[in-house]
Amino acid sequence: MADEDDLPATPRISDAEWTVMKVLWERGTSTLGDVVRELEGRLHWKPRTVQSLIRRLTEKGALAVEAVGREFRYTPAVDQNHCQLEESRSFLDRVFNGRLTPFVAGLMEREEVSKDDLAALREVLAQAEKKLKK
Amino acid sequence: MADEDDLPATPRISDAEWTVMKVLWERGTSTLGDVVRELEGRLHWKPRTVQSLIRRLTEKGALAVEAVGREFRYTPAVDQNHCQLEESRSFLDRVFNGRLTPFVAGLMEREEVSKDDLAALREVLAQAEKKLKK
DNA sequence: AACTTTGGATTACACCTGTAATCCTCGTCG
DNA sequence: CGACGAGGATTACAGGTGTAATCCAAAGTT
Repeated sequence: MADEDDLPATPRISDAEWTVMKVLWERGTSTLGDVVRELEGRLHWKPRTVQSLIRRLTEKGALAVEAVGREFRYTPAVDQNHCQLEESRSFLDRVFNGRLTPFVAGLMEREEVSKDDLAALREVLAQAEKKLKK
Repeated sequence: MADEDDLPATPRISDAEWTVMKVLWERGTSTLGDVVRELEGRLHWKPRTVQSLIRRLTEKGALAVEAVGREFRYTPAVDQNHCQLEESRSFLDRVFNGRLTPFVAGLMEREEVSKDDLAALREVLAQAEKKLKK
């Protein structure tokens, strides 16, 4: 059974690294300075901190590097959806034994879901049911 | 509104520790041996490994200890739902900027949700909508 | 009594993470 | 020209994690 699971196995991305990856996914190819500026204000991170994270991500293969002049441009080398899916799976396994429903139910109970979210979820649900039936 | 959120701030529980906590939450008060036996087969973990994890959880305050004879009985000292909620929040923040819908949608797209789950979700959703309207 | 099994206490140890600081070099600004 | 700032390379360093091993004493087994 060779399914999508044995594709370019996404590397493990840590908490702080996610913050950086999200910037890169959003902006696309960027320099260190771009990322630093994007994050300043939101975070207290020093430029060297961001550089460290970028370097680690590059070593892990999550970012591709290209030298332009004397700088580097960093580009996401892994797919965001794929990474999100892997994180989702591992989170659900770890915390909810892989079960989605208790997770959603837990959030709903605490009323952490907005009206808009409810609407969007209903839509998603309807789509999924349609696909299943097909 | 003083709700459960300002209770004994749940400690940070690591991956491996979650495995142990889930056993304890399921079985209630247990000895080291109980946990070891519960896990063997599923995991390769040596008894000393389980002991280490239990010790760390105790130090963190996630387990309460009570000496019975020459052994200890370990009991969850933190609420499972509360821990799950905290993990859920931090996961959603980290990976989906706190947005629930893209998370669910992502799983649905990959058809990782069963018919039963869909039904259960619809139910949960209906409940939530009812509560909102009220 | 000797042996085995359990489980607590202590120790290990490499790797990952968060969060930088240093050093150096090149390009820029005055 | 000389100071300055951005950014790469290297180094740091404590705390958390996964995964035990060692040592030891009590309890159970033969």
